[in-house]
Amino acid sequence: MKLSTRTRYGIRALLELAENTGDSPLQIKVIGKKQDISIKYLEQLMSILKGGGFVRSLCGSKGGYLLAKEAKDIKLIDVFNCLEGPFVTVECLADKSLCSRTSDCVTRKVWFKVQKAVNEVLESMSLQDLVEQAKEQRELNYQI
Amino acid sequence: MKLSTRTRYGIRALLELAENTGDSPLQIKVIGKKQDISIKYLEQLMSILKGGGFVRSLCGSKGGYLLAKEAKDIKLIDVFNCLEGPFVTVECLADKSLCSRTSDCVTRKVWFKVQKAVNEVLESMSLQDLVEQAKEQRELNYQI
DNA sequence: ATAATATACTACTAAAGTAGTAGGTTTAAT
DNA sequence: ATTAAACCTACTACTTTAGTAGTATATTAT
Repeated sequence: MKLSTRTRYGIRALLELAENTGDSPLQIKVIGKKQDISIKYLEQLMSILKGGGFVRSLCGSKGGYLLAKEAKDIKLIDVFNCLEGPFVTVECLADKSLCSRTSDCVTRKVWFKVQKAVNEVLESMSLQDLVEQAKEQRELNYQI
Repeated sequence: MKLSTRTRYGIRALLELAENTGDSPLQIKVIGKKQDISIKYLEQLMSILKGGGFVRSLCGSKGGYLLAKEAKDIKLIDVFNCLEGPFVTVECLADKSLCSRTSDCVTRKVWFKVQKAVNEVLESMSLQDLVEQAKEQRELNYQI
């Protein structure tokens, strides 16, 4: 059970945008180079993120991407849902009718707990939190 | 990000074994029928579980499977690890050398938190817990 | 002994998902 | 007009998943 590259790349790209203070947009190729992500692949991910309302784009020369809302308003759970689909450990959690033994299935309750634990972590974190952590980290590295 | 059938089927099969009090072993085809799992597929899963030391088998006529240890000593995290491989959100959590930016990667920390949350849930539950929950559930259903 | 019954083992497969690649089209600034 | 960017669609190699199939081996009952 592993995370796909979509969410990982996506969040790293968003982080780049969040750290790109100033008015001028950031280009996919700049992000891709800095984060070592295939440009063409990142293109697709950015398109998904745009659909999710996390970023906005400017076409043409001098174009690129910008965050569509403030970093503090971008929760990681929402980005995850957008790029990876909702984290459901088993289908019957989303749709009870899928399994006849649902009503007294104890394993279902296990997966529910797992799912809840994951969602709570991602629900509690915003892109802004990551920006701040990254800043702290850099200061720490500088001191050394 | 979804759970595979392996772990789900596996735990349900173990639950059947745990509830099969008495000395005689339980056959794969009995478990498969009761839990609606392909016999041939379950065969493979049981073989993996045997390798993991969770069950023991008796060959031949009147053979079948038994738990290899007490239900209270079978932690769900161990069953999960056995059937699904360890839950690692990203490879770099297991092997730092896989990525050069590991040292100050803030997204890595996110995935670590997620991974920890999942592991804690599964670490805290044993097969015995499920047996008891199932029993409670049945009593509850009976009252209605 | 042998028939019956169960696990054990190995190989194969259809379908879906992952992580891209490729190439052309549209949009906007200079 | 040219250029540089996003936008869009299709394709593909690879891996994983969830099985199926068939044979071999071990044990028990007769």
